Amino acid sequence: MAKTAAFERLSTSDRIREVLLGRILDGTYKPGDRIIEMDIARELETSQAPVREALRELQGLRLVTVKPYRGACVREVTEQEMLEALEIRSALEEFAARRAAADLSGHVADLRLGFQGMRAAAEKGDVDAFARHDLAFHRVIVETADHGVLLRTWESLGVETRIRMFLKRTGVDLNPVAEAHLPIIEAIESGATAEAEHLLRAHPEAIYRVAGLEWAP
Amino acid sequence: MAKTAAFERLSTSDRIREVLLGRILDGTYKPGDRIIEMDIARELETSQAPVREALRELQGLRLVTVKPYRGACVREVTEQEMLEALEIRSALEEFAARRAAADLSGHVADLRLGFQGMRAAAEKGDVDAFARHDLAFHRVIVETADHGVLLRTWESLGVETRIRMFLKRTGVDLNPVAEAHLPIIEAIESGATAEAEHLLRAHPEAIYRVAGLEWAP
DNA sequence: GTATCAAAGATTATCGATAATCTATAGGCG
DNA sequence: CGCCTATAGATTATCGATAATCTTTGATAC
Repeated sequence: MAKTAAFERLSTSDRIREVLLGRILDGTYKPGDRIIEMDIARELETSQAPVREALRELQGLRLVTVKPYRGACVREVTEQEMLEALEIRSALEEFAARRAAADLSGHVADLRLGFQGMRAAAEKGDVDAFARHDLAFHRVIVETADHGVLLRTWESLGVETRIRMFLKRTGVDLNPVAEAHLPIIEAIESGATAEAEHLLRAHPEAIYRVAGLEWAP
Repeated sequence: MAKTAAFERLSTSDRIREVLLGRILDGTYKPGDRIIEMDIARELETSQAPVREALRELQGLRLVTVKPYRGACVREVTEQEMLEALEIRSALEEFAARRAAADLSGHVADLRLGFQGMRAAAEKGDVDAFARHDLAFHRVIVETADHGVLLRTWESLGVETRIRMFLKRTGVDLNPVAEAHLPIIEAIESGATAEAEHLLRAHPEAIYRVAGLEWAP
């Protein structure tokens, strides 16, 4: 989700947040690393206040932990936690599918678009693009449910970040992972809503199976 | 969740957050009201900085909206949103029950404790106490699942706040709401795990029914 | 009478400095 | 030698003041 450079009027704290976010994602800051407010402030030539704000927001994204008078640390994201996030995501999407029900069949085209994007990215081995299209695919289901709290909760899982980490870390072959989404589309297309719900609930397990990983929640 | 007055060493920003939270909950600040940083700072005899932090945290709880250079407004929390939060909570708890499975039967005593707390609070018409015990009851189920992301996601719904709002706003008779929790205990006690999962999924609808409200999600 | 614009007022965002708190280190005591 | 305590250094939390931005008000032109 690239910022449009046209209206590059970020506040100082927004700019700092983006810098820190980038460094956490690309591994410059590793889990457990401490982030010292004044160091960042000096480096980016600002004062301490906007750095504190940025850290609070990253805390909201669960990327750092902040303790009183002890500052901020980059949060450890273990494989177990990524697995857990996938489980919760699938539980929410099962709910979404139940609620979206009939409306979903009207969005099959969007689902296929995401699916084809995943296939293409898998061919090229482009993990970032794959994660983006996977996200788009699942987002269609959640958005169709038309349920504000659901969408916000789903987004708060930070799935894109975590899925990217997951794929990069395990280094699995993306092709079968992409194909694992096809049955979901087919179930929706054929109106088998109960089947779609079940597939979504079992999605993480299916992913693990086709990726040849052990499913041990 | 009453603070134990013993270690009342809140930071300034924590104290401010509690004050603002209380005023939002009790209606002193109404939806749409603007909260002006310096007004609060002057009133509570602090500076602007901790007020800003408190507002950011309330933004994280989705109780206020903050726009750049325009300050904070109390967010409208519609009945629909509270209902949606209850739905997501129940979807998560269905997952929790499935995952906790057998372990849940070892926590029946805790569940009964929460249940009795609800009954007592219902007798006295004490909404705050009721919400606290309701929260404790449901938390047992979620914690037994031993699933970090689940617990965090569940907490992020801000259920206590919203349930308190819900109960106060609708002014329902708390007694039948308390009793609606008994079947869940009984299902767990008798080892009917599938039944327990189903009851949890249908919990918000059951609450609405016994409260004599219309269920229109 | 209405629309446009500019200045004044109000409020947020940021700054630089100080106070409060934590952590590591070194010294005293058993 | 190990454990507790005091102190120094580092870092966070808060403050008071200033800069940046938004909003309102009032004057002017049409």
